[in-house]
This record gives sequence, C-alpha cells and structure tokens, in this order.
Amino acid sequence: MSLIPIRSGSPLGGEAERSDAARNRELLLKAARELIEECGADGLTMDRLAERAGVGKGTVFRRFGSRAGLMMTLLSDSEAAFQGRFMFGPPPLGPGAPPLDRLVAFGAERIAYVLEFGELARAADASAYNRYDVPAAVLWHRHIEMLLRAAGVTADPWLMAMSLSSTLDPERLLYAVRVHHVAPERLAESWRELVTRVVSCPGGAPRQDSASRPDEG
Amino acid sequence: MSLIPIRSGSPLGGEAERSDAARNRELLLKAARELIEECGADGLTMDRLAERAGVGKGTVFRRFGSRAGLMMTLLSDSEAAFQGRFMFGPPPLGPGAPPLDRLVAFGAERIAYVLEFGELARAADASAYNRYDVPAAVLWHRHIEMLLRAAGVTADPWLMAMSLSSTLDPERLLYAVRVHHVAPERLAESWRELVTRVVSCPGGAPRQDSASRPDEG
DNA sequence: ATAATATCCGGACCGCAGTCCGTTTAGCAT
DNA sequence: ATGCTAAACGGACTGCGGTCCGGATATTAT
Repeated sequence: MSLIPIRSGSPLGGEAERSDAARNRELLLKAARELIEECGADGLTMDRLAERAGVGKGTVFRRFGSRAGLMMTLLSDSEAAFQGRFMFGPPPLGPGAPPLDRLVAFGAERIAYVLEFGELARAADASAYNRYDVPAAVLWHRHIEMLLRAAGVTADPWLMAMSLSSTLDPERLLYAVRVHHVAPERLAESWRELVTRVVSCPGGAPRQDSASRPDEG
Repeated sequence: MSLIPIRSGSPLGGEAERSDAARNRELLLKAARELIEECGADGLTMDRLAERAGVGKGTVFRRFGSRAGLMMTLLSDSEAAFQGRFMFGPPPLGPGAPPLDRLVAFGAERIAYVLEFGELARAADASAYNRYDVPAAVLWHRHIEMLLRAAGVTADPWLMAMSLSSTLDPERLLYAVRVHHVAPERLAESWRELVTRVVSCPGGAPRQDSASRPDEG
C-alpha cells in the first residue's frame, strides 16, 4: 500500500524507469543508509553520498531533488506506516475511538516517531517556505483539523490545527528532549493536557473592550 | 533603556571599542539597512554587505557572529521596545491586568510584530539547534510561563509555554498569512481562543486505560 | 616621539547545497 | 545488427555562510 507517497524516488510523473536509473537509485539509498549509520544524518553530505554510491552529483539531485527530498525518501516507509495507522488502523489512533482519544493518541505516536527518527525527520524538514506544504505535513494537518471538527471545536479549526501541529514540530520536540532533557512521557502528557483543554473547553466569545488591538494604546 | 540586549553589535564582553571598529559597525548597519531596502532581507548576502560597506568579510562576521546575529542586531531596537511594553508597559499587555488578558495581548502584539518585521524576524531565527536559546526567545518563554502560572495553570507550564510559543513562530505566522492569506485578525482571534481554553479549562487527570502508549499495540 | 601590544582588518579559503550542459547510454524501431 | 532519440549521467561550476591568519592600526606607556 502506498497511501500518500511522500516521495517515491522514481521520476516525477513517468511510468517507466530506465534500468540504470533504478540501479543508481538503489545504490544511492544503500549508500545513504550506510553514511547515516556511520556519520549520522547531519554528517551526510551530497558530495560524500555521490562519491560513496559511485555516481555523479547531478544524479543525486535528479533523483531526490534536494537533500530534504532524500531524507523524506528514507523516511517514506515508516511515514507511510504511520499514516496507515492513524487513518485505517485500530483505535484509539485509528477510526472508531472518540476524537479526543484519537488526538491524544496521534500526538503520542508522533512524539515517539520523532524521537525514533529524530535526526532524519529534522533533516527532512525542507528549509524553504514550503516546509508546511509537503504532502505528509498537509495530511497531518487535515487529520488534526478533521478530529477537531469531529470533537465539536468550532473556533477556526484550520488555525487551531496549525497551532497543535506546531507543538509536534520535530525541531521543537528534539530541542526539549536533547537540550532540556525533557522525558518523552512528559511531552506526551503535556500534549494530552493541551488537546484536552482545546477540545473540551467552551472557549470564550470575543470581547468588546480590550486586548485585541495590535496597535498601542 | 537596554533591558535584555539582544545583541549590541559591540564586542562580546569588552567595555571599550576601538574607534575603527565603531566606525565599521555603523557602516555595516547602514549598508545592511540599505540592502534590505533594495533587495529584501533574503537578498542580503554577507559578501554583498561587506562589499557595500567597504570592509572585509571577516569584519562582518567578527561584528555580528553570523547572518542571524546581524538580523537580530537590526531588530534589537524594536525588540527591546516590545520587551519593555510587555514587562513594564501599561495593561493589558503590561503588569496590572489579569494573566489571561496579558496573554491575549501578548499574542496580538507578537503577531503584529511579526507581520511588520516578518522577513527580518524569520532571517534572525538562527538555523541551528540553539534557535530557542537566544535571549529574546528565552525571555518570551519565561514570560508566557509566568503568566500561565499566575493564571493557575498547573500542568507543566514550561512545556505549555513552549507549545504556545510555537504558535507564534514567525515562520508559521508568515506561512499562514503569505501562503494561505489568513487575515492577521484571524490569527489574533485564534490565539485568543487557544490561550483562553488552555488557561480557563480544568484539564483532565491522566487516564489509566488507553491512549498513552507510544508503542504499537 | 617612539615603542609595545592588544585589537582589528581583509580577503583567500573551505565545505556545502544546488545548477548546468556536454556526453553517454538504454530502449526501441527498423 | 544498426541507427535514432529521449533520458540519464557526471563533474565542473556557482553562490552561499562561515573560518583563518598574516598584516595593519589604534591605543597606551614611556
């Protein structure tokens, strides 16, 4: 099952793939995994990768588009598995459980995922503006938004989903864990608190008087 | 008033500054503002800046440490003003108002700030791990955490403050506004909803049964 | 004025991601 | 087999942020 293919590594729209291209793709993926094993994700450079795989640098970029694209390809299996679990898997993560439970489970899974593939996930975050436009990110966002709506949250679910997503950002999670030594369970617990409050609180109607004017007064 | 100096541009701990150093600093800041005016923040490169200012490239980096450091210096005036307002200014942003009102006002101000200095703020976000360790970010975080505690939020205020901060991330705010054409007022309103729910909701006690196991089951 | 020295200056240099384009080759038609 | 063509190849090249270190200079002591 392919679900939302993060990045296949195959040519963009093409159906057929030339044999040398396929061979080189395998060589590159193998070399990439080796390099990451040896030097860590941050130690993988495109030059070294090309050299290790015995191909030209241009080949690397034609195959994966960018360094972030390569990282996404390396993550695509586990990413697809994650997508499968929260879309079609058993509750509470998959359909069947109450929306709040699904949200809580989603965060817990995501946190575990980031902690497992941390360096890769971080490196896969495209550096550009379109960081939030990669298919996987869009899918997570839509999923959270859908759950918020299902839970009866009426206050701008799109932006609320964005706020919640930002909490699960790999860079932030890794910062909390690696720099501040926050225990992963604490992260999950805080996420549970956060979504619980967002979902099960009535929220306030906008006020008339104060505190919503950006200009100074 | 200097408050928390983001980055003075002066040598790190030193008291005195040699006259040529001071002159070059001014030349560089002037050239930087010109270049940003002409090419935008993303169009400013360190080579062009050095050339425009008529100094060597090494001088640029000794002065500001990095590109992000330069951007912070350019922002330091407005940043200091912002800090002054939320720490010592009039309510509801400053002390005197209820914590929730202060939180709401903080977000609104921050959103306006990011929209005004968007490119700069984005460029000033250090690319490295220590992105969240710059003095200004630490100060915002502590401020939010303090307000959460004052509002009676007992559930891990440190992480909760981190989640709330992430909502105000320049990159995300700019993405919403520039790519998805979200109106700034909508951002502020969503922030208001979010903090209101976080603050005024009792939150749930951890459950015994489900939805907190990261491992698959 | 002169010497001593701590600081600053400048631009060559590095490693990096990403691009370009002349060359090679796989796949196919004949 | 042979020729054709579209696709893939490869590595030199660019522009970038950031570093390094020999040389220049402001400052202070004498």
